[in-house]
Amino acid sequence: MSTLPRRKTAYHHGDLRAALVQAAAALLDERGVQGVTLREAARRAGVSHGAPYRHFLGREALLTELAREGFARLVAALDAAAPRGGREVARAYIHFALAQPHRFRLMFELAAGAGREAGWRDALQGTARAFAGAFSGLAEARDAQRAAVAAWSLVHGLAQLMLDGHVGGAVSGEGAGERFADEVLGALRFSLRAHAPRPVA
Amino acid sequence: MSTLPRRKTAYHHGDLRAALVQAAAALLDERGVQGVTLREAARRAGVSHGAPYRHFLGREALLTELAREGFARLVAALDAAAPRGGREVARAYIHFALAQPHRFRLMFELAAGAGREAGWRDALQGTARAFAGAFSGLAEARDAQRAAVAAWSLVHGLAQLMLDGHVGGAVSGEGAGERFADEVLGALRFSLRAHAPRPVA
DNA sequence: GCACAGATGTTGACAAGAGCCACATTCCGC
DNA sequence: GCGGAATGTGGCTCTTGTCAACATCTGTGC
Repeated sequence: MSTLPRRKTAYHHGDLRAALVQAAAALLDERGVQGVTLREAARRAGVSHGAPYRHFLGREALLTELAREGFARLVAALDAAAPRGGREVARAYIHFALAQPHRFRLMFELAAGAGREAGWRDALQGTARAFAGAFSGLAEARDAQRAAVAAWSLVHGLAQLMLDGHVGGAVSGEGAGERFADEVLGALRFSLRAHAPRPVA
Repeated sequence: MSTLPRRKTAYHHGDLRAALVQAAAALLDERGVQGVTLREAARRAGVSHGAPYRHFLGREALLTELAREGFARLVAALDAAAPRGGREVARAYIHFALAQPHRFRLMFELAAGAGREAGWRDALQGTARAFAGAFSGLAEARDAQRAAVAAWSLVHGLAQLMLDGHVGGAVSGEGAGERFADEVLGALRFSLRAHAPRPVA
């Protein structure tokens, strides 16, 4: 039943934790956050309903793992895009959100409640850093943080609204979201350049 | 038990539907979306756990009502702020989000899944219209929609990030969120003006 | 080799909620 | 007043989260 390479015997499981995370990730994709169930994940991993508690404190912890994993991937994607400029970072962000809507949603949902925990700080600061690096050059040093926040906000908001389908018919089709983001981002670019020379007190 | 004015007798209830919505709204505030339970709402309204089904198809429907109500209030707030300019619209948006985080979250969560239903279109288009009206003047007609989307995205994203506490320590204290939004919005304003090839009155 | 301690998995139980149904009560138009 | 339509009640099933007692496997020290 296990999709994992068995080590020696099929005794305990081999790597139940990873199997649970994988199953949960599949559930997240298929059914959304509310479809992620400890029992169903256990079922898919081929173990009893109590087994997951040997690896996670509870459902929340499993979801948290999914979110953490998501942030790691997002940051990796942003970092990979960074050398090609802020616009590509934005593209990568939008692409990530549109490609895995449930995961994206979960990440920020959970981050809200657990924003103070150490693990989260890393994930969020990683994301923030990616934006800061990509966009801070557009404004003077003292406005760098503001510029990064503005960029992040714009891209994040756009991603949300596109996910929710609010951004009208203007955005549809493969890659259209990213292209649309490009255009909007273009505006921001102007913005920050125009804004920089005359810092607001 | 009812906080409503009884009509004639304490027989059935008077207006259970409204009482349920009210109870659910309180639960949403107190415990977040997952804390909104049909049974608890029924309990607070002083009826049995089966009663709510006479007024709502199920939990989802009750949540939907909360979201719809939320959009109505949001649009009202935005419309009220509109005459005072786009910046005030943005302020109102941020204020709404920060004042009722759970409600705000719920609104967009549900809208995502039910984006195609008639009731939602109204709510969302109302919001979109408010932004369009407030910001389209900043760009030429052909860019009006884009300008509105950019403004909405920026404000929405900023609201989300502030809700989640990602926007660093820069934003804390009463009214700080709105002030911060002001600054960021200021940048957008520049942006749209710079983007429009020719100045727009 | 081997016994033991700890890790890992199983089972059974409990509480809570969603949803459904048959039945009871109340309202309202006639 | 009467009968049908609303509205509310209780009880039932199913699913899930969570816990605790018990079983099984593993690796370590001897």
